[in-house]
Amino acid sequence: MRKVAESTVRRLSLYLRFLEEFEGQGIATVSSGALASRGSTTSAQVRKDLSFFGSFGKRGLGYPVPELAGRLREILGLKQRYQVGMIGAGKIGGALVQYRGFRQRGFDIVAIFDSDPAKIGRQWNGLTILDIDTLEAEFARRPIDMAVLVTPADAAQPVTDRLVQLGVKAVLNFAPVQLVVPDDVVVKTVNLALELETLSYALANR
Amino acid sequence: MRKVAESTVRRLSLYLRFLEEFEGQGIATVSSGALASRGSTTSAQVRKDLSFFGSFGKRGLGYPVPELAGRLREILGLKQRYQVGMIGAGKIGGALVQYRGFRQRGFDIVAIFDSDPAKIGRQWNGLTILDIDTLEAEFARRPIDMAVLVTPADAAQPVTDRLVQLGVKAVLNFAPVQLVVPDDVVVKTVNLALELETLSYALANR
DNA sequence: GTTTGTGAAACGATTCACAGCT
DNA sequence: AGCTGTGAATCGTTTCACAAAC
Repeated sequence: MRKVAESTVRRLSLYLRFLEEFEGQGIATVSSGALASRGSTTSAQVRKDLSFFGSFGKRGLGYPVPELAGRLREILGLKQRYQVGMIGAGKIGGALVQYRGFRQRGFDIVAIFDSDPAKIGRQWNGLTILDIDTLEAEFARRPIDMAVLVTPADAAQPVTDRLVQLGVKAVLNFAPVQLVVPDDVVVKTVNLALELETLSYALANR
Repeated sequence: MRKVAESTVRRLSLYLRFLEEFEGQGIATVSSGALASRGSTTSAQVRKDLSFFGSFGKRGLGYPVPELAGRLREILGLKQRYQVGMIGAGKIGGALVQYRGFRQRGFDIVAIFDSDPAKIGRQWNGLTILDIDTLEAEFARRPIDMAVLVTPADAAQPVTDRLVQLGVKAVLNFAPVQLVVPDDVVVKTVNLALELETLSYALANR
């Protein structure tokens, strides 16, 4: 089951969302073709993606909606909730703290850190912004599964090193830098300016 | 020059950032290997990426930093500034309006629209939030090159249809939906919950 | 001696097509 | 008859390796 492409994992997340919609409508089974058309892919792609993890369908019938949704949650590691620490209490951090999509999907932001004395001590969504200097002490009290990095570029790598030291194995990074981490730590970087540049490339090359 | 992979375009954006750093340090030439190590790729990848657009280097020497940066700006369509309209004045929109990275890279947010009467008329970063009902009238006065969509999921497709009607050719979408647009319109969707799910997949499968 | 530019080879992902189950 | 599961074929991307330029 090893070595599944990231593109496959992303599609599995999409399939899960569609399955949850079907579930809400009380639809009991769904074919690969139906899932495919909702996600602008092909039925063969859907079947191949699922086949990496087992065979969940019935030939001639399709896939049982609730069972497949459950299996996808298992595969994606969504049967548990995650404790998420946010590093940086700027604008983007503020938006993410209030973003319902995270909590809805099982990701609970349980701590916010910043280095700015003007921010430390303030309340955000019921959470007190903590001094980044107390990161190690906080971790001792309250383990954290994932970190969301929303610091300025130059603070990102040093704070990442501290997080790695503390045993964090997953980082969602919004700082526009390439973070260096050990092999057993997974980083996903979201670079918003870069997304806009792929759009301007597309506009310029038509 | 047609049909360059999106992965290639993303790397070109990264190379440009590194070149700008080198430029700031007054470095005159750079080798493919030096660019590669900054972006965690390989020198062959760098050379192949650039070769889609021409030959910019000197054998034995490397690439002239300012010239290559200029060519990349041209290729990426960054020699002009873009007028960006933001649709939705929620938390994420607020963060993006103040995000300096956009303006720095040539993307100017020039209008903000929302449907909530409590928000319409407020000032954000010097911009008045406009009634979404005046979208068409605003466009007549002030053309917009790109739209940033930060609406609730159910509003995303209808407003996209209106934007397409108005001639918008590029949309950066933060709503968790698959937008349907004509072939000549380019959409880039950023789905934050999905990014977290690729992390939880990685944690669950080790 | 160093580093580019690029065909060719290797690798990886998607699509095809069909046998096998329901 | 309908739809899955999956090898085989196809397509696309990355890496290799080396001749050509400096």
